[in-house]
Formats: sequence, structure tokens, C-alpha cells
Amino acid sequence: MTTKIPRPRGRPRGFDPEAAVATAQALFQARGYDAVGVADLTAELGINPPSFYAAFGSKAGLYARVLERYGRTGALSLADLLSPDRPVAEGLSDLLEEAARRYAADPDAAGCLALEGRRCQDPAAREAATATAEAGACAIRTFIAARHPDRADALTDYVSTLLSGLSAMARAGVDQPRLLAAARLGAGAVRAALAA
Amino acid sequence: MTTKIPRPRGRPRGFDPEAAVATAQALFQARGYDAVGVADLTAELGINPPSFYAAFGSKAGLYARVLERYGRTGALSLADLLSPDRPVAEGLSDLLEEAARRYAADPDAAGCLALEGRRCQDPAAREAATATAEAGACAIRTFIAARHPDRADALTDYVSTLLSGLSAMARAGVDQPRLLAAARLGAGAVRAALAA
DNA sequence: CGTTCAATATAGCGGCCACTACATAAATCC
DNA sequence: GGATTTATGTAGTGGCCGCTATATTGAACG
Repeated sequence: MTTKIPRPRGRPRGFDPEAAVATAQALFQARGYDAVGVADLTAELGINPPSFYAAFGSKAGLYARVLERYGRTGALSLADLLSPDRPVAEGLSDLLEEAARRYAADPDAAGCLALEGRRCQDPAAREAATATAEAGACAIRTFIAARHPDRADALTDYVSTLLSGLSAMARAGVDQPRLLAAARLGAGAVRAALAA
Repeated sequence: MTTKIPRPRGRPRGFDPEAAVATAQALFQARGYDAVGVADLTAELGINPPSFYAAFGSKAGLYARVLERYGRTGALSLADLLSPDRPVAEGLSDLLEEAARRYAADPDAAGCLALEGRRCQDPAAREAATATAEAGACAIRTFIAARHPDRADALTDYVSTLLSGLSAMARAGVDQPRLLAAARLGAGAVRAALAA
């Protein structure tokens, strides 16, 4: 159950900010940051601009909350896929395959929100997306370095390259089976590098 | 020598359109299509908007000419790298390495003009960039299919994924040695797939 | 010379953008 | 009740965008 919170002072909100963040996530993922206007968001949420800015501060502010939510719900569960007790090659293979599945799962939300967001025009939003993406790369590096410290940097670069490429291909319209096949081919190089 | 062309009727141009295309290529490659405004272009070229539109029709029209020039001068020479007499694995390896070198060669022009251009907001420019990128993928597919028809589709997807990823990493600021190492790792999977 | 033709310069168009000033509505506090 | 606080709806702001109407300049024609 939800904790009983005594109503705050003023007029209560007419909408749920968390639900709004979820709606915004879908819009941003479908069209990209730049292509989603504040007018699109307010229309979709059924609110007016002042309510929007009172709740989120700015379009980039909402995007930051969307990225935070993406890390919890939409992105790959790096903690599960890259748990320290898994073989390194297995974890990275599964990561790549799962990325291919998710990136191409919904044709209206193709690719990775964070990786794609790095290309938007708004500096604040771009930095937020870059930070989220970098956090993912950092998790990969840490996972590898625990058992293959000498190969962590190079392998992380390679896996990051593949993930960026898979996201780009998904956005270009490549379907799930093809994307998955590409991910599996790429994962082969990871296994070969770790076996050597 | 240049062919002797009798001066046409009206007032002569005050600038060289071909040089303007080259200048625009540098701008588009450095900042991306959306971030370069017509005002930026006219200022850089030292001309006014009407001259711009008389020469190129539209911003997307100029971009199409830039892409055409890119195919001739800036992009990878697919015809050389993928000439039919080369071993398939060798051609693809060299293609990936050369892409890594070029994408990270100039920090102010990181990535592939065509691959990155697929994400812009203007539909006409986006389609032009997509067509150019697709032509490259087609050349790769043809090169592979000549000797490995059953693997051409999957390998083309994989190489395209890597190229998109390398371009994205270059734009994210990864330097040339790291990018080259990632490309070499990725090329290993190509050789393995063809040897199997 | 005057006519014709094309590229130029000045100035500004309409449209969309993220964002906000202002007054009002709906709740709690005293 | 009245004061206070917060969110809301209406209506609009300034700014940048791609693009253009209009008049003028500079060249080749006849």
C-alpha cells in the first residue's frame, strides 16, 4: 500500500508526474529528444505549459527524470546480466543479445534512449544522456576488469561500439532476427578474445 | 586544363559553388545537419541567403550535393577496399580498420557523414543520407556475395553494425587508437565466420 | 547606346520553438 | 470566515529557423 501522506498546503496536482514521465519516455524513445516538442508533451499529457514547467522545470529537466526511469525500467538490467559470479564471456554475450532483442522489440521505440540521446541539440539533455551511457560503459568495464583487468578497456570499447551500432541499426529499421544475428556474430569476437 | 566555356549571359557568380560544397561538407561533418543553420552557411561562405538558394535550392539540396561529394572524396573508397580480387576477410578487415582511422582522424569531423546524417530532423536530408548509407551497405553485400552468398546478408548486417558503432564512438570522442583496436577486435569475428 | 538576363544585396516573411506573466481556482492553516 | 499556498488556464513573449519579395548590379547581346 502507499504510505499515508498528509495533503500538502496548496491546490493539489491535476495529473500524476510519474505517469507523465512514463508517457514522456515513450515519446522520447519513439521520436528522439529534438523531435518531441513541449507542445507535444503537454498535449499528450492533457496539461498546459505552466503545469509542465512547474513540475519539471524544463524539457531537459523532464528528460533527466526520463533517463533515471529508463535506468530502472527500460534499459538492460546490467546488474543481473553482469553479476560478478557469471563467466565474463557469457555475461557479455547475453548483454549483446539482450540489447539486440530490446532495441528491436518495439518498432516505435527503436534503439537505446541514452545512446541515441547523445546526439540531441540541447547541451543539458546531451550531457545527461552521455552520463547515463557512460555509467553503462563503466559497469561493463568493472565487470570485465574483475577477472581480465588487462583486457577491460579494449573489450569495453568493443562492446560499447557494438551496442551503439545495434542501437543505430534498430533505429534504421533492421528487424529483431537480423539484429540478433549481428549481436551473436559480434559476441563471438568477445569469446575469442577472452579465450586467447 | 579547364575547358574554355563562353561566359553565359547574366551577371557572373561571386563565389565558387564547388568550393561552397566543400566548406559545407566540413560544417555538416563537424556539427551535424541540424546544428548547421543556413545563416551559418551563408556567413561562412560570405554570401547572402538569395545567392545560397539560387545556387542550391534549399539546405537539403546543398546537403545532397555534399553527400555526393562525400562519396567521391571523403568517404571510404569502397571500390578499392572491396575490389573483387581481394580475399573477402581481408577486404572487410581493411574496411573496418580504415573506417576507424578516418572516423577518428579529425576530432572536428568525427564519424561518417552519411551514417550520422540518418538521424537529422529534415525528411529530405534524412532520406538522402539513408540512401547514401544504403548504397555503401549494398556494395559490402555484393562484395561478400560474390564468394560467400549464403553469409552475405548476415555479415553485411554485422559489418554495418560495427561501422555505425565506430561512427558513434568517434562522435562520442573516442580517439583513434582505441577505435582502431575495437575495429580489429570486430574484424576477428568476420574472419572467424568466414573460416567456419 | 539600350535591352536582356542572371546573380546580387537589403530587408523581412510566417512559423515553430522553449518558455512565462498574470490572474484564478482549489486546497490547508489559523 | 480570511489569509496563505500551490497548481492551473489563458494568452502570449522573444528568438531562431528556413526561406523569399523586391530592387539593383554587372555582365553579354544587338
